[in-house]
Amino acid sequence: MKPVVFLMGPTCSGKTGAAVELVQRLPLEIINVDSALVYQGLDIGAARPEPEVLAKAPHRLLGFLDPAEPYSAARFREDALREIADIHAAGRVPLLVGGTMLYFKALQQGLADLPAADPQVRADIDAIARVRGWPEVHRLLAEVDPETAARLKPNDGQRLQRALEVYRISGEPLSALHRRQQSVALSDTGDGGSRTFPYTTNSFALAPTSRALLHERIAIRFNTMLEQGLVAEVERLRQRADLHRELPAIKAVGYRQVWDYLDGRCGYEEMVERGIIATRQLAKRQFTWLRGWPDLEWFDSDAPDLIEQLESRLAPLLDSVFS
RNA sequence: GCCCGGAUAGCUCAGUUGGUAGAGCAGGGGAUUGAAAAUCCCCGUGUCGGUGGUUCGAUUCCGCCUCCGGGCA
Repeated sequence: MKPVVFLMGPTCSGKTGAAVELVQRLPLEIINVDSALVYQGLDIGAARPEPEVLAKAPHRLLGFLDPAEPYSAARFREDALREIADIHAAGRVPLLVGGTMLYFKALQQGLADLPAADPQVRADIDAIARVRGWPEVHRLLAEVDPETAARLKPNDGQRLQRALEVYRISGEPLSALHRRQQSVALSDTGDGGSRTFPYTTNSFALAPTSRALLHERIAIRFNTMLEQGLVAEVERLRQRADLHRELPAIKAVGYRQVWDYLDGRCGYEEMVERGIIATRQLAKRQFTWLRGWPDLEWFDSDAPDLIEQLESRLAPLLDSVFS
């Protein structure tokens, strides 16, 4: 089986820099695995590499989507599988780089065969929640899908909405559809169907050795983003009448806080503080994913010879492809 | 110098009619199947500013001291 390489890590750990170095030394090609960087116009706040860098180290699935559009783990999986096949066909190995751990998981483990999101159904459920609260949605879900309702908290609006949406569209409970996915996986014939991942995965994580150090860097980087014109970038987005603070792109860390500041919901200092806090909290959630990730090899992002370490670890994996 | 407020968790504060205290935020841990940079769950011992006194017992009442606001000189 052909190899793919996952380069994961919390925000601000230097993943992009390392990847850019690696593709210049080895026959690798980068695929972005970051839910904010898929959007056009999210540059400074999403830490999109500069054009000069991208010229040396092209990224696939980067900045190709309009910020008004929702994206999803399922779409990412389709897009990434296509790019992986394309890169292999060109005789290179895909280097998937990013911090959106659900996307990595969806890609590798697959997803159940579920209906796509439906804005009208979601609006209907939102209306119920607005009037009666999410616990009422939880009760409604319990009537049609007690198993999923038992698994979800009465306040987990997003998941409750999704579970009820799946039932209303498909007429089947989410729990049943999940069970079907599992039986498919068990009986999988290895024909490369949509729910399997026919590649050898090599997972690497990059992180600083101390949380305090990461927190320090996060604060510095957020301030740097502001100096580079993050507020002006968000002002540009706000000129579009179809963008608003409920969209996934605008809910991204940094964008949400600057948007609220420009709405007058908080002062400048408070916006800076909240932006930094939100970034720290993102990093914490990413660590939770990483700790549970199977067969993960950790690298100290501050090792002076980090690139050499990664290079010597990756080179043998690549040799097998071209022999 | 005088008068009035404050001083309690990393921060902002509540509270104890005297029996050693709890919210929000921060922080930590966890969950995560078409929004995931999203969404949600769990975790609270801290010389209650210092020091004397009253009391069986003081963070709480009283005196003095220190510091921070505001006012008057």
